[in-house]
Amino acid sequence: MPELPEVETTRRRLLPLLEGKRLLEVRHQDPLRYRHTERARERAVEGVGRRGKFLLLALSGGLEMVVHLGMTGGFRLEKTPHTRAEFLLEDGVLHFHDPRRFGRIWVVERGAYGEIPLLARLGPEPLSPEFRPEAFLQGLRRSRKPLKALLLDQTLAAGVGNIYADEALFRAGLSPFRLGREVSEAEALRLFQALREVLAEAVALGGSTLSDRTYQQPDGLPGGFQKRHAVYGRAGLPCPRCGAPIAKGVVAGRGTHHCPWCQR
DNA sequence: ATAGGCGCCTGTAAGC
DNA sequence: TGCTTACAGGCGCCTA
Repeated sequence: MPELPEVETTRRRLLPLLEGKRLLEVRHQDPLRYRHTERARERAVEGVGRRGKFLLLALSGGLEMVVHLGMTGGFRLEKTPHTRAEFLLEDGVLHFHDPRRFGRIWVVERGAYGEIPLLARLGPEPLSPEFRPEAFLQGLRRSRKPLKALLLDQTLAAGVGNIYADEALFRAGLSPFRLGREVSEAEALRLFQALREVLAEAVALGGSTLSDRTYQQPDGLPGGFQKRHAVYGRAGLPCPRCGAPIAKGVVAGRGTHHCPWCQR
């Protein structure tokens, strides 16, 4: 699903298509999901940024378009049966594709995120220098939630979703069921490092495209990180480290994959 | 404070 | 074969 690496890949692909271009209009028939898009009419796109899983398009006149891809959202160069909105640009059309309609778009005054509470309280970017091991350790220790739930929370680190939470916990050798307040300092640091490594590798490979091909880049290219998944989507298959079958359970309502031998 | 469960959505896969 | 049911999950919301 679109998590930090997929959204970052999307941002990089959109950059040459959008930056410096004039947005004539955003067409759709769903004003509840795609809010205040009329404000974007005849605005220039001044920048294409990202915070966590949110895409942030800086628009002229001090406005900002915020896009969350939800589970199945993405931009495409071609119209699809699930095109939900069309971005009419001075030199072409960009299609917002979203079969399950969990994606959202807002146009707001730049930085005014009152309508988007999750964006307003987002934690640090895990690939930036603002992501500090001390604060991460404190955050884990303060909570009785399981580690998997803490990674999904967006408060300790922005942009982590189900795939990368499972993969980071595997690399750190930590069970997704372990409670935050029970981890040692060394374990917390392992998780901190593992998270950064997994996310950086996934960004370098263009994110993960699962077999349902839900996530694609705008030109239809798949990502490459799915080939490196050690546990996600591999229930019953051998652990790449020890060969034991990967187990599947539920944490925080999400399918959770781990190696019962390597992750304690 | 936090955990669990539901609802939103729709395509796909599994079960009968 | 054709139908029904389960499942995938990011996030908001409600309840205990």
